[in-house]
Amino acid sequence: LPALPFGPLDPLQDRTLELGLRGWVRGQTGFELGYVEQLYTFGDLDRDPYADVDGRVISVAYLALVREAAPTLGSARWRDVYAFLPWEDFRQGPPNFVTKDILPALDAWAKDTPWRQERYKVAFGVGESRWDPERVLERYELLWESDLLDGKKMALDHRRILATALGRLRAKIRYRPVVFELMPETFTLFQLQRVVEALAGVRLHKQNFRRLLENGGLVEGTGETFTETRGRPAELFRFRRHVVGERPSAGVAYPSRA
Amino acid sequence: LPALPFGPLDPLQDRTLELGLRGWVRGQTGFELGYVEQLYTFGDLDRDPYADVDGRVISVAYLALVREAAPTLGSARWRDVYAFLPWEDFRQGPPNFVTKDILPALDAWAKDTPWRQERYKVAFGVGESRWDPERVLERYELLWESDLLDGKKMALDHRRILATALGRLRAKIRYRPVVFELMPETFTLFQLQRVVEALAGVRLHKQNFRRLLENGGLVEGTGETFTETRGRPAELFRFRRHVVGERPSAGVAYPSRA
DNA sequence: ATCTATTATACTCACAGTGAGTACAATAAG
DNA sequence: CTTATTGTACTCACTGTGAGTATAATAGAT
Repeated sequence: LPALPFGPLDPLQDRTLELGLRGWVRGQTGFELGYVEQLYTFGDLDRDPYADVDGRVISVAYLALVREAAPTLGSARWRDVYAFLPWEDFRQGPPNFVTKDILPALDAWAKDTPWRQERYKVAFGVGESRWDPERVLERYELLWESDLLDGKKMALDHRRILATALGRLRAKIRYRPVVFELMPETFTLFQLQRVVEALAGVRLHKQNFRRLLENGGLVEGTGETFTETRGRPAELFRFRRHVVGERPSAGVAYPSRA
Repeated sequence: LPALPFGPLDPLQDRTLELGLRGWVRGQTGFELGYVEQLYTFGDLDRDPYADVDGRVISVAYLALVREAAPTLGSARWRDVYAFLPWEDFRQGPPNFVTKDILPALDAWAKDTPWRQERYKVAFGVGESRWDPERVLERYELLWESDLLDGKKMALDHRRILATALGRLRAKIRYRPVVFELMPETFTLFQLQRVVEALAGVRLHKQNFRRLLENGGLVEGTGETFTETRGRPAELFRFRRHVVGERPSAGVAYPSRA
């Protein structure tokens, strides 16, 4: 089963947890991590099937962002998040299997239990509520409890960790300029939009996305243009690094869904 | 030195970290915790002076909210957060010692180092930037590095943990209705405002605070009034519990500073 | 009884941001 | 040189927010 990069902390060698993490990732993928953020600490007794044998396992999970490049070591390779959490990808609208299979099944599951009704409707944006990209973990736990988990499995509880990470990341891009950790030095606004859409799992309104960024002062034009696409060439932009600490909330909010 | 309630995890007894935490708090204060949220995991090698003796200490910190009541056990007692982080209380405007002592000292500390300049100005809302209540940890680390930490000390690194907690809490009340964990069953809007102000560390505009809450649908009037104050009696309100999951962001935003 | 300070509540107004479009510009492929 | 495709500018209605003014209802002082 696929697993996230991980390994035990060396209590004598690793000065900080983060340094330990960087070491494991370096050793398993060849990547030198840049942006790293502590995610959550998982410690339930029953989360690890080997707990009885190895003693209690406490996992401190981290979220890291890396520009795409081929991993240089071992069996490490890139995977599509949405292979493991397929119901989270609303970029083409609600996926077919969500509307056809999951929602009816959830409705059956919630039959005769008002609070379950309320819960799944909020989580999946049915009825009153709108689909909220950030409620990843709520959806995961709902599907887990109702035994409706779809998509590829992962080792141990790594799929839950992945869900936690995606939720946090989706929330974070709104108020911190973390997307740029994934972008090359220069990029077109549409390329940036595609990345945000990939993370958020929804499509965005192009013109408003543009307006938001230009007014936000997060990027500046380079004057050069990008011509490797069809239609009209787009201007290349660059992230203004020094704004990082400036504004209270310097994020790339999702503007209106397109 | 004052310390937060804490204790070691029992790897065989405590099924989850959270249950372990609840046990320690129950045993040290007599409180049965309601709202609990994982905060951060601290694991730097040099954070604990006893590390060499006891082995590596990893602390998983939690934030809990409890309605005020006398602790029933041991030496536990309530403390004012702002005794430990006095520079965080802007309810009467910038405290005197901040403007007179800290800021000049920081300015001297940052002399000839442009990035330090930028950093402390952002953290403390000097110049371009506004004071941002949520940047608690940034301010703490800044003061720590510049050796300007004021206020009461705490055991181990508990003061840093406290700073982390305050920052998170200030951020959280904006988008989740956690304040109500601290309120009695019914309350006036002004009482609620006072609590939010105490957490946020700033004063708020009364009329706008009121408008925000009434439009937000978070509270509902009970029809009864509260007369134990001077002036005109205020209507008593109640938290509408069932909205908890409803809205994507059901928080009590800070409306304009008053 | 009346005044005054105090607290509560209602309402106004200007302004900024946002959702949702329309219109127009510049290119590649056919 | 036409068409499809992509990029960019601008409009308009609506909502939320900062910052007030105005009025209501009480307790305590005189």
